[in-house]
Amino acid sequence: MPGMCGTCPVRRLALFKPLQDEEVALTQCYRVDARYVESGEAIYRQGDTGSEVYTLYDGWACLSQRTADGSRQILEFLLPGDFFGFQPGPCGDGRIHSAHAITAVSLCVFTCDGLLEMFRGHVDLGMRLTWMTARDEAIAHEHLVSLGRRSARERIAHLLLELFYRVRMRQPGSERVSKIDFPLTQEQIADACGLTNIHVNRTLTALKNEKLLMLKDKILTIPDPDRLAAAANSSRDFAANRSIL
Amino acid sequence: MPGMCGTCPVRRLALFKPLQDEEVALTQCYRVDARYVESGEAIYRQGDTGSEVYTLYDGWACLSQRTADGSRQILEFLLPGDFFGFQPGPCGDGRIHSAHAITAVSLCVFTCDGLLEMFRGHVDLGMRLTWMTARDEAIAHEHLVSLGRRSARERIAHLLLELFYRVRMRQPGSERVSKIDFPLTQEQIADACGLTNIHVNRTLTALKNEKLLMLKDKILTIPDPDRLAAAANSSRDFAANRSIL
DNA sequence: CGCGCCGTTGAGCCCGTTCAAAAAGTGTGG
DNA sequence: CCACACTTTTTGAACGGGCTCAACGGCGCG
Repeated sequence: MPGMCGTCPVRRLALFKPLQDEEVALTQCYRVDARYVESGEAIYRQGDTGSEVYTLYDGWACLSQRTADGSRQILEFLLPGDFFGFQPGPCGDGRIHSAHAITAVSLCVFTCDGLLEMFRGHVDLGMRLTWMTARDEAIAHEHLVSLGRRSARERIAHLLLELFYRVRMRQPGSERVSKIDFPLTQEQIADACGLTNIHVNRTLTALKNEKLLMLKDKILTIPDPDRLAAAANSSRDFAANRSIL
Repeated sequence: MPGMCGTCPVRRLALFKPLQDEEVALTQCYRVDARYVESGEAIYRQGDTGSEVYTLYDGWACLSQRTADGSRQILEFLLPGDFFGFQPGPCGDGRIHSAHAITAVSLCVFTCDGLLEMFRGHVDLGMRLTWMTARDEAIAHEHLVSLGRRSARERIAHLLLELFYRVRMRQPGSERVSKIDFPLTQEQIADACGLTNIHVNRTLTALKNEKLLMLKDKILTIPDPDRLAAAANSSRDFAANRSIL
């Protein structure tokens, strides 16, 4: 469970990174809650009217949206330190997407109003939020390229590489590690890549057979990220774009 | 060509909306240029190192990205008043996508540094930028749902509806108008929807035959938006979500 | 008139889907 | 420890939406 913001281990990546210690103490006043959500449960749902915003403290989560006919598209995977729940338009309109815990998850909860209040005193905080939102948009854009212009094989390779780098970057000093914890089911990969779980299975099996990656017991191993990147038909050099992951 | 910011007709929708008149005068100091770009020309390209940011003053533009094998995905269409060019990470890194003029286009150009400078004095401006970025992200998310989970017919219906509402909203007092100027080629629709121009042609012909829309001489007519929305398998009620368009 | 761009139409193929079923975990309670 | 239910992964067979390749028509423009 999250403790005091002053000792927060994810602050290095989080919204409140630019603040000085005494300023972090201030955020305590606006943090309304620390919350634990079970694996598979919703944090909020499409249509809900809450205006809370969140920093993911521990675990994996995702944002998703459903079409009128009920099929699901995963918009974004969330890792520790990621900020989410901020919406365009007046705070208090209905949520435009859902957020679900993938693993069991710990959250820091803030009110949207409190966030705006904090901005008045700390311009850097506002800049940081804008950057993080722009980063999310850049990741969304990369996914758009995947869904629009890449084959199933390329999409899956690309998603796994993205998550590989994002997870690894959160573990300081692990630049050469080739294994990460990877809790996603094949169905979740499918819903993110715009494919069926069946086709994900076949394609993943093919990638494993070619030794481009290993995935077993929720552990993902990528022996040669550059080789996998070549199979991903990437538009961008992941290693060179760490800042946006 | 854009004139003085104080008399700017797109300010109603633009980044600088929250400013008082005397503050708008200040933005003049940071606006480095007004620029005209010919139809089809690039405003900036993937990989470029410029750190300018832009408000589209007149015309249509788009953001796009290319995969390693050269195919193009359009990420977003830009209409008058839209702000673009802001990137995550330190200003000055290479552009992660390209921006092209679709029609002839007029731009207001600012430096990224100037923008940050303005934020120090005007917190509302920072909030406004964050909101606009979050709005762009929401549109990108909606496109992700299209590319991932909708059929060609639904994608095209959805895109045309989105643009219809976005354009119409920019013309105050035109809530009941059913025609808009629509300069896109079928190939541009294809690159936005993740389809081939050929299949866009066939699908568009089908939608026209069903009288769900008319498209001729760069004029798009949607006689009954609700009926088209039903064909779009929409995840959200467009009319109810004007704020994010 | 000739050229390029854009839109249109036809035929055949392939990637990814659908439907179906079985095998392999995973957690729960007796 | 096993029986049971449930989720996740795996495999097979057939279908189909959208792609590829190819050709033609219309329109604006030099």
